[in-house]
Amino acid sequence: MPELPEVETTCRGIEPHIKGETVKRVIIRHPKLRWDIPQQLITDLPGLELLAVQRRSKYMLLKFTSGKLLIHLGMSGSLRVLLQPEPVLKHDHFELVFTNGTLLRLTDPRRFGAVLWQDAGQQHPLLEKLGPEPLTDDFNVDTFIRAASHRKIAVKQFVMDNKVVVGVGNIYAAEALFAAAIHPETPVNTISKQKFQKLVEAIKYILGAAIERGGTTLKDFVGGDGKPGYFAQELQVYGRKGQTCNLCQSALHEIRLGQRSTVYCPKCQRLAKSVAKKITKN
DNA sequence: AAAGACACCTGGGAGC
DNA sequence: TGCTCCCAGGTGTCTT
Repeated sequence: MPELPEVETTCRGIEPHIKGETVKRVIIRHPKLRWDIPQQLITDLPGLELLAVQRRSKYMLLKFTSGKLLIHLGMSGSLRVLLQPEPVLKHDHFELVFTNGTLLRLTDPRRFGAVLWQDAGQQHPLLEKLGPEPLTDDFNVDTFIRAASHRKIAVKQFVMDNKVVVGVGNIYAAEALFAAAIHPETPVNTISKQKFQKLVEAIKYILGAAIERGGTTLKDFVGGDGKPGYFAQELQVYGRKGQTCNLCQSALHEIRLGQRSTVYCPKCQRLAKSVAKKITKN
């Protein structure tokens, strides 16, 4: 479900309601997420004040004096603030109860998400090898090109690699490549600096625009305030297989790259002929 | 070192 | 209506 804009939207949605509040109780209803939710949270968190809600990649970091609670939404997770109790549903697995009665509830049907703990002053192993944040200056054409040297994977898989840049998932990878007019199968070592520059700008622009619209709602995503996102209305290629390109009216194609569906416009996102030959040969 | 396959899990939709 | 199959927004880990 959530890519970076959805996670950022969630952070912004929940922080005003819970920042400065003190944890009263931790409820673990189903500890089996991608990793087990640490049981000691039940005894360790109560009494602590939530200092801030931060984000690194698609991890939400709830900051306390003694460390940070890491929350990842996986494919199907959502995190909501409840100002008053609501009935507990089947996939409500984890909950923070604050002394003012506010609840922070994690729902995750597929349970690919995670709730983990990172002690103050320590770096959780999952955060160690992450690449730059796409919306900062650390992510730019130079770092991008450096990461691409000695590699020949398809550019779509490249931009979805967390070591290259974090937070670009299947939706926004497809959208950014369309915006930059790059065919998703293009080997990264054949892309010019100018094209890379366009791609960097496209990633920054699209993620920023999606955050402004509150994320992309597919199926049932809601931000921390329970409101849907509106970026889905602006998707140019993702989920539009067979429909016409908004720029040239060609029918959009779908291929699979790294076991992920990939939609693109065969006319706006052309492969160089020499490159196309190489790819079809293999 | 890089690339590819697979794993985790549930629910929804398509097709029969 | 009901069954089976395939697909889905992520990403760590294992195998080539």
